[in-house]
Amino acid sequence: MAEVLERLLTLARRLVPQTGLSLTAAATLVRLAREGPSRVSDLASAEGVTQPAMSQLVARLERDGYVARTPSPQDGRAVLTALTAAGEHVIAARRDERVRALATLFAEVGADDARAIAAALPALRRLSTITNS
Amino acid sequence: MAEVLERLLTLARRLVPQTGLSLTAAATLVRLAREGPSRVSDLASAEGVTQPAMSQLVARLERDGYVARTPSPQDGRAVLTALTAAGEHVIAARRDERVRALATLFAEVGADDARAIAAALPALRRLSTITNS
DNA sequence: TATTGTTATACTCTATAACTATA
DNA sequence: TATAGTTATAGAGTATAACAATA
Repeated sequence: MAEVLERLLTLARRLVPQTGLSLTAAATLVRLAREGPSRVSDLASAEGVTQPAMSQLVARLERDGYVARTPSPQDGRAVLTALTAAGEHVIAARRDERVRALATLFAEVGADDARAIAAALPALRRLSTITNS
Repeated sequence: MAEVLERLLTLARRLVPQTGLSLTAAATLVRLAREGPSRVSDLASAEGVTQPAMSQLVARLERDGYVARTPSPQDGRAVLTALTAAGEHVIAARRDERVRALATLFAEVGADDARAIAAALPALRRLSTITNS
């Protein structure tokens, strides 16, 4: 299992980066699309990086036009980061690109293997959403 | 499928880096263990990075004592990179660490999910070893 | 005092371009 | 000329430590 996960990571690393977004950057944008405007510290803990790392990532995403930042009305210390239309567009394009790449891959494995993987997807989804402490 | 893979990557990113090896560094060491002394250009194409990137990675691995480099007897231009005992040790420790982390995770999913994932592992292994052009 | 966020600094990792040495 | 590798330079991405502003 550990070895398979390692190999999947290598595979994913080659499959993905065409869109010019790092894994953390893409995951952060997807999260903003799912959960709406969020604070830096919440994004940092959700993605498992430090607050300064997320602060800088958000700064790069803002520079590239994918997010916009506004002060929080409730808390003068906090900043709300929100997805822009360009941000929505880039994650949609990335999803399409990946779906296409996966379809190409799946065309090369047998039908039995494709079925076995499809059958495990719900379990893998639950595995991947466990919030590890 | 694309979304699940994305989430698995996030999970893996949090699961792994305790050993202080990047994904590429670990994959390179594992490859050296499996295939023996290799040339920089072969490692680079195998891991999907450029030759300079692999050259620098090998330099860091050598500095840390995980690999040793010797000139190739057959080709004066080439360099053979080989795993050291310390390199073998670090990937063994990393594998143990990951197995432990995965065991902890699996304890939190149900037995049915664990069975479904286990059933898909051979298919996932074949999927992950497709050499994409 | 505690929390939220940024800035400063340093290192890994990656890329492209330019270079050296060997074939 | 072509191939194997390194060096130069630049930028993303990460961490820890120090800081400013607000609660």
